[in-house]
Amino acid sequence: MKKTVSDAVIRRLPSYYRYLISLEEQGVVRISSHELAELMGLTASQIRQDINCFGGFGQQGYGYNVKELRTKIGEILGMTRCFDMVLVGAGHIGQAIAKYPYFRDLGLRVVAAFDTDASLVGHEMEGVPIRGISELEGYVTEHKIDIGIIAVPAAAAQETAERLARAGIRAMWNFAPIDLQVGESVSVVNVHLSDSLLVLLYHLSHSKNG
Amino acid sequence: MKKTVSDAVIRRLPSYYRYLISLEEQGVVRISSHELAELMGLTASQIRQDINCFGGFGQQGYGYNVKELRTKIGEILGMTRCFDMVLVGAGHIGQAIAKYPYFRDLGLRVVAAFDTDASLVGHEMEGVPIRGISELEGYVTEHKIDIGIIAVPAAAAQETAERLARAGIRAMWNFAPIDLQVGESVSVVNVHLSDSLLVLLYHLSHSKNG
DNA sequence: TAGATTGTTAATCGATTAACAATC
DNA sequence: TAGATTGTTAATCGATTAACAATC
Repeated sequence: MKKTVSDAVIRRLPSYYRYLISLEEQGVVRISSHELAELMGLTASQIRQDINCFGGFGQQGYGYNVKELRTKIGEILGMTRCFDMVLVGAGHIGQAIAKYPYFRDLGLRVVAAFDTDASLVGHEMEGVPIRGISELEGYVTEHKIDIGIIAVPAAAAQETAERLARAGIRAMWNFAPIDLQVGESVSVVNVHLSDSLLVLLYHLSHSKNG
Repeated sequence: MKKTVSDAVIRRLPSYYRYLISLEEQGVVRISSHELAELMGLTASQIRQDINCFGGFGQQGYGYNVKELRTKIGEILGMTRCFDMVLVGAGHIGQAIAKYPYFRDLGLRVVAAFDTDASLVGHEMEGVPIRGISELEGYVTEHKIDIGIIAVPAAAAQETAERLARAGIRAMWNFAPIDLQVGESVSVVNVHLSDSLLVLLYHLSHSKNG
């Protein structure tokens, strides 16, 4: 059991969780590191190392109990309670997030959206009310919000992050194509869509057929 | 100049490109590896190593010409010509992508969308016509499409990937929360939204205040 | 008990950082 | 020329892989 868990391991955890959920749904009870490695395209060694960052959840001669391991990884990821999120920006990206169906299974929900566009305020997106941006800090503080989703244009993203941070938000999911400057007590995970697409472009341009 | 470029370097290229575009817009003409490192939160050494995977674009005693370096990295990423993309799935995610404004600057455009929902077929999303899924292969072949965007539900994603591959697509941008099984001539870049959010959840749950 | 498979240590590999000669 | 900064080699660090004793 290591002291600090590397970022590489943390980024693989959701993937483990996904595969284990799928195995559980298929009724698979036990799985060895070799079988899971084959399935996920990793090595058995890596899987055992990764899991042992958090403790020995397996059993020699048997492997891992799928349900138990899934539960443990869920706990490690923080899925022991529900988290409420606010969405800042009710544009196209914001709408897609508000309607994203997979959050519910993870115990996550968007409880309110905020936008500067007065014509949107008062409307709902899939049951999520859109409020004026001026209400942001008050709402976040009052409702003890955990996570802020930044889906505003690039030019407004840094200011949004600062407002969220001042209101006490410690976790931000950023869709704006910039790197936010935040204090070290704030965690940011970026979804840089253009960056991701450019990586694909690189591979396409450098493939044998390309 | 290295023979093979590591994935870590490739994933940093879009970030370099973003910062250089921004510097160029601010009228910055030259920049040293130290200045760029400070800006991007990397080390100067790493920046010089990264850039030298592709050739010596700098000048001793001077640094890098911002415009020239931006152009070079754009070329390396494959931004020398425009690429046409098809979007499979015109749901909430699909709509957000069709309307995403940042693609145009990158020389990328969505030329057609496909969906199984007959009530959507014939409509447009931000000028992108929605066609029936049965037309997919024919359209892709006829229009020499480069990139397929998979924005269908998880259960339909693998089949979509296979259809795109059979139609000759060699680059796929996948938004479905599964890992696609494709031949080695096909490049896939995933945008696993739930995975990304779970990483944020992990950080939130393991922070000192959490 | 014998077989299987983990947990864990050691070896390897690759990426990042440091150092410095080359050179603008 | 002197100063600055790259390009590149060497050193370090960290992550992955291999090996095997522990043990179910």
